[in-house]
Amino acid sequence: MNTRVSEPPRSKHALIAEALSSDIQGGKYKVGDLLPSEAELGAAFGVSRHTVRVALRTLNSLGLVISQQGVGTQVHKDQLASRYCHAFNSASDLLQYATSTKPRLIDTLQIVVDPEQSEYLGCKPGEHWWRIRTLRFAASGDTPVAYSEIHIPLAFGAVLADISKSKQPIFALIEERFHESIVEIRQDICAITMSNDETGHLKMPRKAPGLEITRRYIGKSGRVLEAARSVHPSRSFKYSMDVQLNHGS
Amino acid sequence: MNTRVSEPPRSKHALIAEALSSDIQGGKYKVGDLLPSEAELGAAFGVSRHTVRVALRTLNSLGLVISQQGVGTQVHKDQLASRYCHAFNSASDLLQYATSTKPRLIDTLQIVVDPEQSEYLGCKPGEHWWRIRTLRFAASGDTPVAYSEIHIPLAFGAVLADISKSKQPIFALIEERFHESIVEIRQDICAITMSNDETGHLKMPRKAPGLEITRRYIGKSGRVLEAARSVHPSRSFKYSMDVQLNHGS
DNA sequence: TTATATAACTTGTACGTACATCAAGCCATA
DNA sequence: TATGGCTTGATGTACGTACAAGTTATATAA
Repeated sequence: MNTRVSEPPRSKHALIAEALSSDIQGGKYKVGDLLPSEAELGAAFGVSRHTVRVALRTLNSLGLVISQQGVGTQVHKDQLASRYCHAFNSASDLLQYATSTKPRLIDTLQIVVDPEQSEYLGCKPGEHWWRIRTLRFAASGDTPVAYSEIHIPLAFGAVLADISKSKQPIFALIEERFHESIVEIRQDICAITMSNDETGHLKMPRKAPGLEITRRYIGKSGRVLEAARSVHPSRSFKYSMDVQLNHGS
Repeated sequence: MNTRVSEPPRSKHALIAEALSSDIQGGKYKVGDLLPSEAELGAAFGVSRHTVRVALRTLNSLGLVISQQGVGTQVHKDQLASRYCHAFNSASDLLQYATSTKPRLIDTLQIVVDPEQSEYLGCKPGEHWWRIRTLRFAASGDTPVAYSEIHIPLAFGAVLADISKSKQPIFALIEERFHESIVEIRQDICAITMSNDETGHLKMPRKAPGLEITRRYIGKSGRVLEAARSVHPSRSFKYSMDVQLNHGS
């Protein structure tokens, strides 16, 4: 029950977009369903296909539906887009320190994924992956600011040679060399007591607190293309973000 | 110098959009300038007005231009919008635990802002603010999951009575009662060694590691409307976020 | 059974036309 | 001078047509 008093939009495509939006949010079309074809919708609403396309474009920009040539228009979400948005110019902004610090390789190792890791890496146990360990140093100073364990599928091993040379983060190397595109990044942050191994690498006293950041880079197919776990000593690292109100509302 | 080797987009509107985008980023059309009319662009590129409109729609969704009926199409920015976006349905998603945990008030106190705090609170030293301390408990369990220190300007003291009753976060109460709107949230996350006061409240051993999250809620005028500092014991708290590629690109 | 070709259907692109709507400038009249 | 109405030119809406390109299911042939 929308109690808007102001004059409703009077253009046909706006009315159609509103009707379809209500149907989607009301559950008539569920997430994953295919909407009727543009021709059918045109006939149903008594308008031309062009007008239907303008209406569908509105829903598309709202993120409610996705159109694909040869297939149709699929319901993608059933609720309106979000109000607050944290935007990045590139995923590097997520990593922040990546641009201002220099990496140093510790070692690389082929591993066989065990059942515990398989959930973290989003693959089946028994698959072969690379494990890469690095330290990161601030531009000035010889005390490391991060210890990282990075996992990538065996197939992406070709990027290993570039890690030390390139200034780009590993996921960017994968995107470039293998024409994979990162669609989503899942990030978890928590405080931990560092292991003896980690305190040793980071030159910190035993049982010092650390900030653990794990990131998983998800490709178009839903597969994990890279998983990285970084540990930062508490004194040297702060994770900052700005969240702004969406101007579109 | 973009070294892309892959095939360029072959549709006319994509070519036109790319050409105009280059012109805008190259400075041929400056921010605030009016682009040639759709008819003129159509003549210049040798296409119909419809095709020009499709191209301009692309630039519009990229945020480079804004079209206005009766006026024309104006250059809005001269560089591309951001690529990755972390979206929230409400600012409550930032707080995460707020919905699933219950607060318990420790104490409230009027303070006079000292020079050190003034930077944090974005105000002048000597101003009077409230300091509110709370503990948060999970739905089941009597061990607290967060210790919080919240600062609000003295003028918003009326919300103090509602804190225990309402399930809403404090900034939402301020937005509601005082018709202030939050425009931006600045958040910092780092790992700390908890103080004895904090470990005592959280029933943790001394010098235990903790996750410190500070949030400042910025109003329309740029003023800090609320500042909150939360400390979470490491075992009970993880901060998760999903960052998705903008679908509009 | 398997692989290939075809057909049907979908959205994407591109052209055309016509009129509506809005903003701004011009000009004549009060 | 000031105000109203007119003209002009811009984008917005809406209809039409035609073909291109991608996907899927079916039919056919090996």
